[in-house]
Amino acid sequence: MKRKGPKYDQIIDAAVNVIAIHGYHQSQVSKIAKQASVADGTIYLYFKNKEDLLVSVFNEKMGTFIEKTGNELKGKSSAVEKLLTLIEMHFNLLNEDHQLSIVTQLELRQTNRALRAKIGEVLKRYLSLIDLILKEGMEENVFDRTMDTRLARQMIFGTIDETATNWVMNDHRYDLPSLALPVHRMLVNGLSNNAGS
Amino acid sequence: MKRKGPKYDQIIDAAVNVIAIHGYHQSQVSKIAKQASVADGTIYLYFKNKEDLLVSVFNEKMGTFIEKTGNELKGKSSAVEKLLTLIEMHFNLLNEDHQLSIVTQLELRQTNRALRAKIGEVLKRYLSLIDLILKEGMEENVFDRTMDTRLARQMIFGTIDETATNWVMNDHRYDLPSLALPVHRMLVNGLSNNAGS
Amino acid sequence: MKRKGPKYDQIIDAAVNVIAIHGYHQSQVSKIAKQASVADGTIYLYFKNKEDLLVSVFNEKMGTFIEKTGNELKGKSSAVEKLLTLIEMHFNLLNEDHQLSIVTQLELRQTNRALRAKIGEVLKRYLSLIDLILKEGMEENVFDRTMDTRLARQMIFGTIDETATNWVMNDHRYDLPSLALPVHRMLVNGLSNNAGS
Amino acid sequence: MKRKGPKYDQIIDAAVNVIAIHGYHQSQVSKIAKQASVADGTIYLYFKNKEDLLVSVFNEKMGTFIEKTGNELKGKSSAVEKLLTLIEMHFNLLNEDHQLSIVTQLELRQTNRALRAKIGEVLKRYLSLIDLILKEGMEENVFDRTMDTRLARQMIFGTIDETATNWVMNDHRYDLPSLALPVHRMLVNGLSNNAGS
DNA sequence: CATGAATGAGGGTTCATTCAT
DNA sequence: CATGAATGAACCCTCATTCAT
Repeated sequence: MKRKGPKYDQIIDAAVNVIAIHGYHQSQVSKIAKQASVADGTIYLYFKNKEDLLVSVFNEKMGTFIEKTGNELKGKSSAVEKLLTLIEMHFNLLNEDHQLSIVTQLELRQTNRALRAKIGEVLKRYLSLIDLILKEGMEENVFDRTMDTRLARQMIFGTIDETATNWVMNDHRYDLPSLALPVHRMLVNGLSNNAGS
Repeated sequence: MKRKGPKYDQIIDAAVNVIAIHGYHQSQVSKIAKQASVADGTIYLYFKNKEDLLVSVFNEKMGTFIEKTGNELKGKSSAVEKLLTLIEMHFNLLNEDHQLSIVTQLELRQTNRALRAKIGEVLKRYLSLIDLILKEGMEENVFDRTMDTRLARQMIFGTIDETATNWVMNDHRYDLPSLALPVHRMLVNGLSNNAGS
Repeated sequence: MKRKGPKYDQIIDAAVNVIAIHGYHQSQVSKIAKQASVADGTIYLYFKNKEDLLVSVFNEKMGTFIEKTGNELKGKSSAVEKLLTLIEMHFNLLNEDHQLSIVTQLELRQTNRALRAKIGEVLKRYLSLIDLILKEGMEENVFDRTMDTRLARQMIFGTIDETATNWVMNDHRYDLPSLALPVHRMLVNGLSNNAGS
Repeated sequence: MKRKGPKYDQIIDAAVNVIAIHGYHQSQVSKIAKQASVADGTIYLYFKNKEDLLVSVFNEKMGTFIEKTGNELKGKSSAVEKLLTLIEMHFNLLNEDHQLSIVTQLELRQTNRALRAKIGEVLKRYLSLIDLILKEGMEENVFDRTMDTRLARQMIFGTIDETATNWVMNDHRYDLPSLALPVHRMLVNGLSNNAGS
C-alpha cells in the first residue's frame, strides 16, 4: 500500500472534487478514478478500499490543518487570542477551498457509523486543541473556572460547525471569514468569568 | 395516499425502532414492514416512497414537539426564561425516547442531500422559535442588539445539537436534562448585552 | 428462502443447461436467470447464493438418484446383482441426461474446496450404498472377506467415475450403458474371494 | 520464452508450494512470484501465461515421473510385476511430496476445461504405460484377452487415482504406499483371465 | 385495503497481463 | 534479463418498488 507519490495526491484531490460536485452517494470509485486520470485498480494500490480513501481525504486535509493550527496557537499568548486564531483558521480553510467545505460539512457526514467513527478519531485531535485553550483560559481566570469543560467545548465546536455548515448550505453566498470576529465575541462572552459583573 | 390510521402510526414507530436498533443503512423497507406487522407493499399505501417515510418520521416526531414547545414558550414572560424552556424541552424530549434520540442525532443525518433538505424544512419551524426568542431578548435589551441574529441562532442550535449528539454518542451515559441549566447559562452569557461591563 | 415451486425447478434446470453449455466459469448468475426466464434477484429468493444454487443442483439431481438406487437395490437378492444394478443405474442416469453428465463429471469439479466439500456430503450417501453391497457380499462369502472395505469402495467408485468421465470427455461418442456389464465383470472379479482358485 | 535456468525451477517450485498451501483459487501470480523471489513480470519471461505455468508444473513433475516409471518397468519381466511397480511408484511419488499430492489430486482439478485438456495430454503418456502393461498381460494370457482395454485402463487409473485422492482428502492420515499391495491384488484379480475358474 | 412474490439496475473490488525503465 | 507500477474488464448480490391477486 503506497501512501505517497503524485498519484496519491491526484486521487485525494479527485475524490474531493467528485464528492463536492456529485455528492457522496454518486461518487463511485470509477468516477473518482476517471477524474484522477488513473485506472480504477490504481486506487487500490494506494488505498485499502473506498472507505480508506474517504478517511484519507479527511485525514490529509484536516490532519495538516490541525497541525498548522496547533503551531499557530503556540505563537499566541492568551486564550482569548488563541480562540480567535482557531476560528479564523477554521473559517479560512473552508473559505479557501469551497469544494472541501462541501465535502467536510455535508457529504462526509452521510456515511455509516464505522466511517464516521474513524473521522471522529481525527477530529479528536482538533477537539484537544479546543480543550487546551479552555484550560489555559480558566487558568488565566478569564474563562469561568466552574464551567463544565465538555459543555464549553461543545458550545465552541457546535457553534463553529453550525456556522460553517449553514454557510455551505447557503451556497457560500456570504463571507465566512468575516464571521470569525462576531462568533469569537459571542463565544468569549459565553465562556467568560462573569463573577464580578 | 392515506396519511392517517393505526397502520400509519405503526409504521412510523416501527421505523424509529428499526433505525435505532439496526442503523440507517440496515433499515430496509422490508425490515420496517415486518416490525410494523404489515406487508412491504402496505408501506406504499401510506408513504410515497422510503424517503417520504423517513421525512415523515422526523416530521411526526419533531412537528408535535415544535408545536408543544411553541405553546410552552407563550407562558414564559422573558426571553431568558424562554430559552431555558426551549433547551429543557429539547433535552427532555430526547431523554424520554432514547431510540428517537439515536435516530435524529445520528442515523437520520447519514442521508442524501435531498432528504436532509426536506428535514431542514421541518427544522426551520424550530429555528423560527429561536429567532423569536432572540428578537424578544433584543427588544428587552437583555441580548446584545448589535448581534447578527443568524449567528446567534447558529450558536444556540449548534450548542444544543452538539451537546445532544455527544450525549447520544456516549451511549446516554450521563444525564442530559441536567445539562440544560449550564448550557443555558453559557448561551445567555454569550448573547448578553455586555455594553455596561 | 423458498425451496419449492415451479421457479425453483426452472432455475435448477437452467443452471444445468447453462453450465453444460458454457462451462462452470462462464455461468454467471445473470445468464442462468435469463435462461430460467426469471430476474436475477429471483434466484436469491430461492437460493442463499450462487454456491447454494450449485450445491442444490447436485443435491436435487443426485439426491433423487441415490434414493431411487437405494430402493432398487432392495429388490435384488445378491451383492453381485446389486452391484450390477448400481452400475447400470449410474450409467443410465448419465446417459439419459447428457447435460447433467457434463455438469457432474466435468464442470462441478472445478470448484473451490468449500463447494466440493458440500458436494462430498451428498456423495457420502452414495458411497454408503456401495459399502452396504460390499458388506453383504462379504457376508455371502462371495467377496473377499479379508479385503479393506475402503479400498474396495474406492476401486468401485473410481472405476465407475473414471469410466463415466472418459465417456463425457469423449463427447458421449460411444454407448455408456453397454459398458455396465464388462465393468461389473471386472469389478466382481477384483472383489471376489479367490481363496479356492 | 526461456524454458530453463534457475529462476524457471524456482517459479515451478514456488507454484507447487503456494497452491498446496493457499489452494488453487488463492494462488495469484503475484503470490507465486513473491514466493519465488522474482518480480511478477519475470514469470512472463519464462511462461506464456498463468495457464502455461500451471501446465508446466504438472508437466515438470509428472513428466519426470512418467519417464522414471517407464524405465523402471523395463526391468520387470511380467505384466503383474509391472503393474505393482507402477502402483508403488505412483503412491511413493505422492507420499514423498505431500504438497505435490495436494496440488495434483485436489487443486489442479478445479481448473477450466482448457487447462485440464492440456493436463490430459501429459496424462496420456502415463495411460500409455498402463496400456502397455495391459497388452503384455493379455499376450502372456494372464489378463483376460477379451477385455476392453480402455475399460481396463480406466479401472486401473480410476482405482489408483481415487485411492490417492481419498488419502489426500483424509490429510495423509494413513500410509499410502502400504496400500499398493492390496490395490494391486484387487486389480490383478479384476483383470485376470478367469476362464478356467 | 392489503399482500408479498417478483423485478432488475447498479458498484466495489480482484488480478492476469503489459511495458517503460 | 529483470522489474513492479499500472491497467481495466468482469460479476455477485441487495433492496426499493410494483402489481396481480
